[in-house]
This record gives sequence, C-alpha cells and structure tokens, in this order.
Amino acid sequence: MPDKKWLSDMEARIPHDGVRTRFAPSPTGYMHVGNLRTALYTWLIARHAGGKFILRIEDTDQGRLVEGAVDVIYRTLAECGLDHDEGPDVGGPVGPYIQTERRGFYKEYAELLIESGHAYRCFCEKTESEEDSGDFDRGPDPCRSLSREEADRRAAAGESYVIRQKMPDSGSTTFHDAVYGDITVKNKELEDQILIKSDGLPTYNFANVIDDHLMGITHVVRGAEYLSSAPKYNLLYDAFGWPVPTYVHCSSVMVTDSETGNTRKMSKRHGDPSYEDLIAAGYLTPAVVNYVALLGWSPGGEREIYSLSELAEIFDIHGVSKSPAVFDINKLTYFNAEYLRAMPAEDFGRVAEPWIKKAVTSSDLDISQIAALLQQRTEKLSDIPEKVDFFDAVPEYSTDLYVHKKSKTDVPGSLDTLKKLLPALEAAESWDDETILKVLTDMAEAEGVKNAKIMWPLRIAITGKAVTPGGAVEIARILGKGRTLERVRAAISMLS
RNA sequence: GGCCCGUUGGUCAAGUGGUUAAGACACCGCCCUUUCACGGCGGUAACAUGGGUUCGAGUCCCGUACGGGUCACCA
Repeated sequence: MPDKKWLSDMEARIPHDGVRTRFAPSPTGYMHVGNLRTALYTWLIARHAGGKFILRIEDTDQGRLVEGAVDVIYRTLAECGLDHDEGPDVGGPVGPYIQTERRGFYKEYAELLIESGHAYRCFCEKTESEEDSGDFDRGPDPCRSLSREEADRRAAAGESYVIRQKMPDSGSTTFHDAVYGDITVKNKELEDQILIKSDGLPTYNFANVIDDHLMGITHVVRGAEYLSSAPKYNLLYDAFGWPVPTYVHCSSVMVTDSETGNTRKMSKRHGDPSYEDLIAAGYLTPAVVNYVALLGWSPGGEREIYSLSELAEIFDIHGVSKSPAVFDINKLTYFNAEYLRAMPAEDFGRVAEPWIKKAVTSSDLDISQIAALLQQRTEKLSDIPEKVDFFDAVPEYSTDLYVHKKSKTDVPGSLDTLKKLLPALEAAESWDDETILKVLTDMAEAEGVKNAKIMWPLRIAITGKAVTPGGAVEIARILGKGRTLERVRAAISMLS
C-alpha cells in the first residue's frame, strides 16, 4: 500500500480502546422489530464489554431517503435506552458519522485498490431499461474496463463510470462468523461488485468496510442477509491489509402470515408492526425490548424477565441462534402484562390514564381508582377503553346477562334482588367497600343465599357487561352512591 | 436455478455423545374466587427424514426433504 499522508492520518485517528460496535441503519423507513433487535444486540455487545456503541447513518442511496426517518431512529434508540457514545448528533473522534458527509474518503480508498490491482474502473453498456427480471442467470453486467485517462475523459464529458472490485479467478475465501462459524465459498462464485456508483457515492458493501475500519469497529453486527456478502468484505479487508472484525450475523425475524399460514420475514410492506406500531398498540418499551432480546437469543436459564442493564451484564454471543425466529405477539403480550403488573401503582395510573380517558369522560369519576382495578387485568394498554366504557354509561344489554348458572341467578330472581337491594343501598350511610359489601352480604344472609346471587345482578345492573374489571362492590364504590342507585333503578324498570 | 445458511412441541427455546428431552407463551382441565383476571396445581404436544460413525446420537459425518437468505449503480 502506498504511503500517503492522508492515509496515515486516517489510521492515526482510529481508536484501539477495546470493543467498539456500531448500529448503521439507512434512513429509509421505520424501525422494524428485526432492526431493533440488531440494534439491541449491537448495543449489548458493546455494553457487556464496557465498550463503545456508535451510531452511523448510511444514506448513500439518495433515491430512498425518507424525511424524518433519522428522527425515528434517534427517538427509538433513546426510548429503548440504547444510548450511543458517538454519532451524528453527539460527535466523536472518527466522524463524520453520516456517510454522505464522508463521500471524499471512499473514492480515495477505491483509487488505492485500483493501484494495487484489486479494483478497476468500468463503463457499463447495459442501461437500466434493459434490465431483465424474472430469471436468475443474469450474471455480471457487460462492461468495459476504463483506463484512468478514459475515465477522466468521460468524467469531463459529463459521463459516468463505476469502480468495481476485482475478484480472484480461483481459490476460495473463508471467513469466520461468531454465530455461524467458518464459512467457505469459491472465489469464482463471487461477482465483481460495484464499489463506487456512477453518482460517486459508495455502495453499502464498500462504505461499510471502509467506515468499520476507520471507526475502529471490532464487532460487526448485522442481519444474516449479509452473510453471502461477507467473503467479499474479507477480500476487501485483505486487499487493504486491514484486520477483519468479528462478524456477528443475526438470523431474520419472521412472522406467520395470517393469510397463508406460512412464515416470512417481517416487513413494513406487509404491514407487520414496527417498534412505533407496538407502542401505539399499548405495549411498553421495556417489555418490547425484553421480548425482542429473547427472540433469537437465550441466556440459557429459565428466567425470562430482564431489565436492559441486566441483559447487558449477561449477554453472550454464544446464545444467539442460527435459525430464524418467529415473532409471536402472544408472548410479547405476556411480557407486557408482566411489566404492567409489576409497575408501581402510580406509574401504572400515569400510563393508563390517557387510555382510560378515551372511554371515560365523566369528570367526577376517579381515574386512579379505575386504574387500580385495571392493573392486574390489563395485557396491553389498548385493551383498556373497551374494559371501562361502562363507567360513562351502561351500554345496551340483553336481560340474558342476568342469567348466570354459577351464581344461580335468573331474570325474575334478579329483578327481585334488585328491588330489595335498592332501599338497602339507599339507606347506606357511607359509601366505601366495607359498607357496600355489608349491605350485600347482609342481604344474602337474610335471604339464605350465596353472596354471588346478590352480587351478580347488581354488577350487571350497574355495568351492563358480563365481564368487568373488578366486582360489584368496587365498581359501585367508584361509581358513587348516586350513580349506582340511578343504574339500579334503571335496571329495575328495564326488567319489570 | 447456482451458491450460502438453517431444521427440538403451534411459537420462543434449554440441551455441546449416556437426561424420564428443561422452562416459557398459547391451548385444555381443576382449585381459588362476587364476574373477569391474578395466583396455585395438573395436562395435551417435539428432536424433519434416510443412511453411517459409536457400546451408546437430539448432540458427530453424508444424502434427501422442507424452510430461509443471496445472486442490484438497495441497504
């Protein structure tokens, strides 16, 4: 490699201070569950080793930039607690951290490769409109090598050319992956991939190698879709004489297609949930993070609930699985319910309040008391509104609800119960659980029946629902005496 | 189609030559109980397949099937 000043300057900037990992998304969409998992594993590897986690934006595809996508990345990482030590927003020793701001570098390195015979300039005759599709025998594009002079001439004339990596004609390349082990491919299977596009920007495959090296990345964590490109990366590292980082390829996150029943890779295109979708659907960030951590990785024991910092402590690449994992919303829901139940009551009240208010608008009802009823029975926050809508108003309901075998109730019996209950409740001097319960149990005793036979009709009368969070006593308490009596009267007239 | 990777119950998975093949979700049953839930107890359910190697294979090797990935001037 020729010794050029800029080259040694670049090398001099590279930190050698332990583990450095990077999350390198392209700002072209939203954070899918798979992306989030990759980011999480990348972060965990760094934190576990006490190393640095770097954010790099890969925006070399000018045609696919999506406005606001970078903000989604920042916001998601921040919400999930995946803090980065270096990145476009916080800077760092090896910036810039946005690839389009590094465009000058790539070309220089590509030129180095041309000088050493590992790459060549070329002009592709084939135009885009001629691209065939459907068959997989397309092979390399027909192109013509260009000398430097020709290339300069073309450039001056406003015409473009690309720089391709020259693959060896024979032999094989072996690379090591921390998850998959050693993988060997024949060099003749490798195509002369494009390094620098005609717009002067590097391809992902080239920019990645350059940046990972220049940023001192020790562990390259990425999706398994890059596994087949890895030999080409190795060849590039070798051509530059650079050390090859530890590869950590993670299998895909799959989803069961509701229509076909088959599994397929999760994708935005099919409407599979992104991180933001899950949050909007009432899932808690730590639950999502915890679940996603275990989707394709196992700590080995029986425990499943881990905080982010606990995950960082125990994370081990050896637990990463090779086979694709199916995203199971049921299990995520279970994790979410666990997190919801484990929250301090005040915290739950705070996160539940907006969801309760979607259905409960009466200002005189105590939202925190409703939240208390909900905490042990909520799997995801979005389930809340339909659970509590009756607080506002009793929905239309069938008298069939008064028929309950286990409580031994029927319609006429319920009417009778409610008629007797009304004056007893009216007579109550205070309105708390103890008082209300006593009214009900006293009546049950007087009638010589089980408590349930009294409570069931009352609960139906004041809620109009077969299933409610909490029982008759608690709901009557929250409703207040006035509203409870009003509803009992309404039920009596309805049944009469 | 070529190349690469994978395959333990419906799902996530433990398991690194000798186990009655964990555990969790989901599902079912029972108990608890003022509905539902929570909680407790129990249950159904798996090593894709055929050959090797070995005293012995879910664990190692080969084939087959199935699944996934890749074969872009996208990442």
